[in-house]
This record gives sequence, C-alpha cells and structure tokens, in this order.
Amino acid sequence: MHDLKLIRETPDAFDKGMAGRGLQPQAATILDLDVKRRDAQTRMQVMQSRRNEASKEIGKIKGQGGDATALIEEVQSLKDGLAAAEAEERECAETLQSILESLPNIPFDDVPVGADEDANVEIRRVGTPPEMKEAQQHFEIGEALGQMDFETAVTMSGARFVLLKGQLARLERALACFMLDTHTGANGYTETVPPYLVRDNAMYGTGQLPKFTEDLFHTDEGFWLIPTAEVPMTNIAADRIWEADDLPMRFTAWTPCFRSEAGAAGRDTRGMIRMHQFSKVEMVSITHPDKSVEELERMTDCAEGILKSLGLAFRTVVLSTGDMGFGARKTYDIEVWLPGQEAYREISSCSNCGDFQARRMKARFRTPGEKGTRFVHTLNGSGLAVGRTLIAVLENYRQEDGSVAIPDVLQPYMGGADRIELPNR
RNA sequence: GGAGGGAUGGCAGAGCGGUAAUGCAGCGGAUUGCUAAUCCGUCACGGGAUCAAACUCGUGCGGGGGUUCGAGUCCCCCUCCCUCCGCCA
Repeated sequence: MHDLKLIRETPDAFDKGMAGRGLQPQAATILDLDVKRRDAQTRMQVMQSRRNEASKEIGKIKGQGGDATALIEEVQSLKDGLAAAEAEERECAETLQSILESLPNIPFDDVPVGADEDANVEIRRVGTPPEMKEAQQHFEIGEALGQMDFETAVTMSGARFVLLKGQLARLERALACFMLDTHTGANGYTETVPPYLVRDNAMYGTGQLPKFTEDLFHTDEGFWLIPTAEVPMTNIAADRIWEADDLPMRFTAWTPCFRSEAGAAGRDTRGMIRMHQFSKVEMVSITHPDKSVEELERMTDCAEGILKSLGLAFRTVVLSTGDMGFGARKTYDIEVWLPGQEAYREISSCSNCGDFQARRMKARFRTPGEKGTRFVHTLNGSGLAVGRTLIAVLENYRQEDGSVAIPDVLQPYMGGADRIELPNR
C-alpha cells in the first residue's frame, strides 16, 4: 500500500518507481482523483455541518415543546445534495484505494533498472563449482537411489508432487533442522510454528491479495494455503502498536509452502525444482525504519551462511526493478550451482519491503518521547528452500560410483551416516 | 454440529435516540521539590486555513445497508471473537 501523502509530495519520484516496474506514470491520475475526493469531501462537510447544527437546534426546540417544522424541512432539503456529495466522495475514495493497493512497491534508488531478469546484477560469487566427470540431474540421482518417487506421487496428487523415502526423506529433515538450528542459534532468530492456513486479511497484509489469487490454493472454508511462511510470520506484527524496544523482531520457521504455479506451465516440469508443495525455512524481520537497509544485508548473510556451511557454490544477484516481487523495495536472490543443469538456480530470495506491508497490515510502533506512531519495516528471506537445497546436495555431492556423500555439518542429523548408497539389487 | 454472549480510542471500560463518560498509559506544560507527587491541557483519522502553528469543520463506537430532523443506541445482512454442549488429533 502506498502513502498518498508521499505521492502528493514527490509525484515524480513515484512515477520513476513505477516506470522501473514497467508501468505507465500513475501519479497524475492518483492526484487528480485525490483532488476530486477532497473537493467532494469539502462540499459534503459543509452540508453535514449545517445538518448537525440544525439537528441540535431541533432537539432543543422539541425539548421545550416548540415547533421545529421549518428547520426539519430545511434539513430534508439538504438530503439530496448531501447524498450526492457522499456518493462522489466514496466513489473517488474506493477507486483511489483500488489503485493504491494494486501498484507494486517503489524500488530503492540503488536497484538496477530493467525489465526482467536479464537486468539483474551479480554482486558476488562464492565457492567453486566442483569438477565432475559426468554430472547428473537430481532426479536421475534420486531415482537411481530409489528414494525419489515421482510416479507414486502422480497417482495420488498428479504433477508437481514428489514422494521422498528413506535417507532422502531424512536428508530433507536434516537440512531443515540444520538450518533452523543455525538461525535460532548463531543468527538470533526466534523459532515459530505458524498456521499454514490463513484468512484473506493476512494474505492482503503481505500483498498476495487482492492481485495474485491465481497463484494460491484455497479451501472451501475460505482459507488460503500459505505460499511461504513469510505470510503468517510477517502478520505476527499486524494490527498492533509495538514499542521501539520490541524491534527488531526476528522469526524463523520450517513450513510447507503451497503454490499453484499457474503461470509456470511447462517450466521445470522434470524433477522437484518446481513443486506445488515444498518445504522452506523462512526468515522474517520486523525492524525500525532506519534499520531495514542493514537488516537486509544481515539476512542475506544468514542465508548465504547456510550454503557456505554446506560447501555449495553460489552467486548472489540484485534483482532488477522489473524482476522484483510486488512488495519489495530491494531483493537479493541467491543462486546455487547445480552441476546437472550447469547453471546457478535460485535457492533463496531476501527482500526488504520497507513499510509497504506494514501499511497494509497496520503494523506500527511507538518511540518513547515521541508522539504518534510510525510503520515498521518488514523483511523476508528464504534460509533456505529445503527442497532445492536437497537437489543441490545431490548434484554437488554425487560420487562417481553413484552414491551421494553427506556434507559434514549434516552428518549428525543423519544418524552419523556419511553417504547415501545405491541400493543392492 | 447445537445453544448462548460479545466487538466502543494504545489499553481498560460506561453509554440503550439528542455534541463519545471515566480510569490507566503516552505526550506537552505548570508547580512543588527528592527516588516522585499534584494540577491543567493534549491524547484517532481526514478536510480547510497556515511558512509552520494557533484555529476550524467533518468522520470515527467490527463491516455494509435501512429507519430518523438526528443512530454507538432501533431494524436487516455480513465478518470476527468468546463461553457451554457434542464430536475429534
């Protein structure tokens, strides 16, 4: 949600932000509506003022047993004009609201301007992709191990689902536990187990609604399945006034995520890169407005730290203005090296949303000694997508004999095992 | 699933057709002074005015309709919360 006052004050900066998103200038339309709305409001208020005054008078006269017929008729005569002004004011306000809530957030000035991912800028590369004689894709490896079963998943759920078994199932759990332990330990996040089903207002708060319903799953009872734990964890701050001392709040959770992938038909159809259901360890920070810029660096560092611990090569890119998500002002994507694809693929996305979500969900804070409240800033980042991390481990740690080595830091979580062997047949 | 109760400012809490009490917290000020007390003001959002204020008008009692000169209050619809019973991990 955008701040109308800000648009009034700096319409050019607003349009520049929208241009970066590939949108036409919006400020003129918005401000025109704003002027119309205020004009209608002013006319409305003049009539309301007269009505209130007369009504008070009527009350007084009637209380004294007098005749107020003339005044009553006057108020009656105001009705049509008042109703018209009210309708106009309301119509403008609703239109304004629907425009403001459907426009994406304004990118920071240091975000590269561009239409799509081609304009993203790589800012660092960490680690070296391993030399491999014959790299395989994760589904080849997983199926050879006999522990990654797409066929069975299809029979019960259709495409974009997978059944993991045995040590691969455990590897998923091991990865998630390792990530959670790292974030709740060294990184200072508070672990949560949030709801996986939420209502409209929560989805509106983080920006999935009203525009992106087609990406979501919905139940007959009116719940939405969370596409990321960002939704329930960010909404922890919703509709409250916090104390400045409460900030920053840092939450993490390991949850399933549900996405319809409506716009992704035909993409990543093989394997478990793009699933309707996947698990992810998410980080959310609720910060003071002055701290969100540095918090994004911190959060990205936390995500990268997991990859470093796992010994996986990756690169970090800044998304261009056209490639960023709806609510973000700046986003870092972390892409892990997948030998089977000979490509870096997204495994984490860390975003600073500024006050965009906070405004939608009325998440505010108060500072002692200051009057009034301000909106908090919200950030979210994957730390990491567990399914894709599992893929990365399989492809990067596959041995020439077909077995898969287990990274050192995961071995305690795998019952001490140091590799996953091919089945004896 | 059945039966009830409720939603009012940051929080607590009155009001039942005639300008939204009061308390606590916060903010501004005054005063006395010793680990704070007392008093006054302020205390949501929006419009107008202003360099900015003072000022002024309006809206706001979960949301939306209706009745009325006038609705927190009466009527209708919806949402959410709570309690009890039933069922259940």
